[in-house]
Amino acid sequence: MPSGQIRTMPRLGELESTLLEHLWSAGSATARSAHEAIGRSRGISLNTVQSTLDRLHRKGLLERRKISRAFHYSASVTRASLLAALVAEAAVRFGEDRSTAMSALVDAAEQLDEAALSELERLIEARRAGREDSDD
Amino acid sequence: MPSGQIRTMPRLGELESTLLEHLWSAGSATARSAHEAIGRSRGISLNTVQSTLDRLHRKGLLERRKISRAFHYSASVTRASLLAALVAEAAVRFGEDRSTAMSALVDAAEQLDEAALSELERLIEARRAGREDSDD
DNA sequence: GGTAAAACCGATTGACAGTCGGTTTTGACC
DNA sequence: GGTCAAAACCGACTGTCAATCGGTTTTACC
Repeated sequence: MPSGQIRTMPRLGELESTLLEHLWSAGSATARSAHEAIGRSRGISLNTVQSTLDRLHRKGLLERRKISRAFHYSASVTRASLLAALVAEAAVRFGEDRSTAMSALVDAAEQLDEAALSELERLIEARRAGREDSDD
Repeated sequence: MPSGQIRTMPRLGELESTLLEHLWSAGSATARSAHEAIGRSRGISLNTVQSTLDRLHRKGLLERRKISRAFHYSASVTRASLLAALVAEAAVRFGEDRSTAMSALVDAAEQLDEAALSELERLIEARRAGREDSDD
């Protein structure tokens, strides 16, 4: 299985995030199509979109395949795994112990509704169940 | 009541984080004492520590009180609330829906042990209990 | 083989962290 | 009240990095 884990996440700028969002919802895009979708309305050039996609690719967040002339980009990480990586990084950086990290997670979830809390409990249960034979 | 919420967290550098860590564990510090504690071993000047503390103060992360000549700095946010703010920011930025955000949190917690999972459940319960009259 | 589209390269700008030197302020002490 | 060291404050410089674009080279396709 491919473990798409990201370590020491590079900082992401606003355009980079937006492009990533676009890739997640559109599935894949070329520089041109991404520019049509999000760059055009911002008044930025195709070139800017192109080099931002390229930077994202160099950071390992996008895959690309050349189809005829153009690169077709797609996200190489899921939204959830990127978010998890960011959260984990913050937890490593600022969590002195487990309960500090835990209460921070719950704090962040504070605005969630009852359904989300139930979902969270369900996920915890699932996690716990799949832990029967944990190595390490 | 002082609501110590932070919005659009400014980016924190490595020295800034370290200083914050120091403040959390030491309670308070002057530029000099912080330099003794962490700057000295890095070979950086007192001035560097001083201006980094000042920047942190301008960012609203530290409070300071002047006692005779020197400012005495202390953290104005807790470790947990800072972590929560970072997590929440990431969740807002990259969470398309509740369950994406939730599973990311659980992913981040994946490496936690059973005790931490129980702790998390306990915190969820507590949160739920204190929610009787939620005003969203 | 010419042409338009796309990649690629390089340069610039603007933030911002980190760093420090130099100047001003200030509190303590004689 | 004058001196002096400690601390704050100011300004500058460096390095990194996102964002931006112009110009050049490559390339697929007719």
